[in-house]
Amino acid sequence: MNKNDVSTKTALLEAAVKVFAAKGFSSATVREICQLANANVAAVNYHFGGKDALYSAVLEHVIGRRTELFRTGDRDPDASPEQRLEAYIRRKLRDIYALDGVTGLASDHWAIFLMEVANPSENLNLLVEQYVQAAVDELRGIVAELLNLPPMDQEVQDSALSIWGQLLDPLVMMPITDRLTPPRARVQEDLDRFAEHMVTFTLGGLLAIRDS
Amino acid sequence: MNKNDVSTKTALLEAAVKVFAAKGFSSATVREICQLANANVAAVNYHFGGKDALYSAVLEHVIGRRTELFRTGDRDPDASPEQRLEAYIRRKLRDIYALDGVTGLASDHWAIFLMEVANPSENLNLLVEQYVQAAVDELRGIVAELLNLPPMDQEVQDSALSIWGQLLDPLVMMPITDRLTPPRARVQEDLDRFAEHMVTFTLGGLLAIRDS
DNA sequence: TCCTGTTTCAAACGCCCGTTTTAAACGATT
DNA sequence: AATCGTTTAAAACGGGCGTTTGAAACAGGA
Repeated sequence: MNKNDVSTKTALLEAAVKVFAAKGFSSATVREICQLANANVAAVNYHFGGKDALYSAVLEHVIGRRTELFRTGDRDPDASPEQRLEAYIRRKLRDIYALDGVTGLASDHWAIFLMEVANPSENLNLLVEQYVQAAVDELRGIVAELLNLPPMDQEVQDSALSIWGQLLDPLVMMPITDRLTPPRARVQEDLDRFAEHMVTFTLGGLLAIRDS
Repeated sequence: MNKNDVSTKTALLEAAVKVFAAKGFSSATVREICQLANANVAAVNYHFGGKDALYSAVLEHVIGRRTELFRTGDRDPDASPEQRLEAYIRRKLRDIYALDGVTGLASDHWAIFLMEVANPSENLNLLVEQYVQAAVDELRGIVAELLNLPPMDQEVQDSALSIWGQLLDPLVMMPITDRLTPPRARVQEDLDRFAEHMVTFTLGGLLAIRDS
């Protein structure tokens, strides 16, 4: 295993992230990926074993990165549930929309996630197990405390879902909001303002649910 | 143009809706579509001019159906903004999640919409112009009234977006919620309860926004 | 019945895809 | 320098795809 070895392999992986994010699995071609990675067409099969295996590797890689960033967010278990909800929302919004040029663009990662949800493959199980489940459980705990209900209550699940909807919506709807008149400003460009909006809206909504 | 003529053409269209909804544009094959429609492989090119044109026809067809159903919903301009918001939410939830076996399954239509958003083609413009724009404008009007703000205010746009997020979230997240432990009950099976939840949550959220 | 335009059909075409092959280039070890 | 496992490279293979072809089947009017 020489120096160039890992270099081409990771180059392939990073190129694959970009191409898969841009075109989706079936429209992406290994030829384009290899070209972007300055590698030979045979490189994908040599290093990963095939296009499917490369895609799985990409998903594993992306899930790992996202999980890592999500875990490292600091939590204060002594804070009030309101404060923890606000922290959760801000952390997750940053996770989704912050433009971190360091470890590969997050937008590519989320584009892949979105296409995986719109057109699931068997790899979606991994995404849910390793990333979504923990994030949802945490949110459910906070919401349950706020509503003073058991975490498995139907109302808690619906509320958690309502919150996730708002978190993901700017991502999902971006192609649409870009085409609306007037086009909506992208969340990325005013993350704090949107976070503030979401927190007030959500807390108000939860209050109304609790009182109903 | 004989009797069988329109028959094969519409059969192709309906088959295409199903196959495109299940596999996405690039993974769907005209051979599979033709087989499902009991037609020859050449039929697609003869009746539509090619796979791309068939997909455009499918999207036009689906957009037309959805727009039609959305328009026919009765509105009461004299009702309070709260009532109109509730009516809007219920109407849209029904549009998305109701299982109408009559005019082709709505779920197929929304699966196509979702894939179009996750992986936009040039046809997305049509979808936004003919379907989304009007629906969003209407919602913006209601929200503006509730918040006592001009319809183009940033806060109004964000709130409308929050509402759309909740409307679409069960659809978008279905592949995920199905894989969660415990899996969430599908909205389709308890539409009224979820509608009620959404209305209280949303009104509470809007109230909090107005008072902030 | 013959003619004419329309629709179906089986077969084939050409292209691009993922993958395989085979050999050359390379790096490290002795 | 010789050897050996590892990595690259060019070329080709086989298959599936969208599409085309050309003739047969059909329907309706003269």
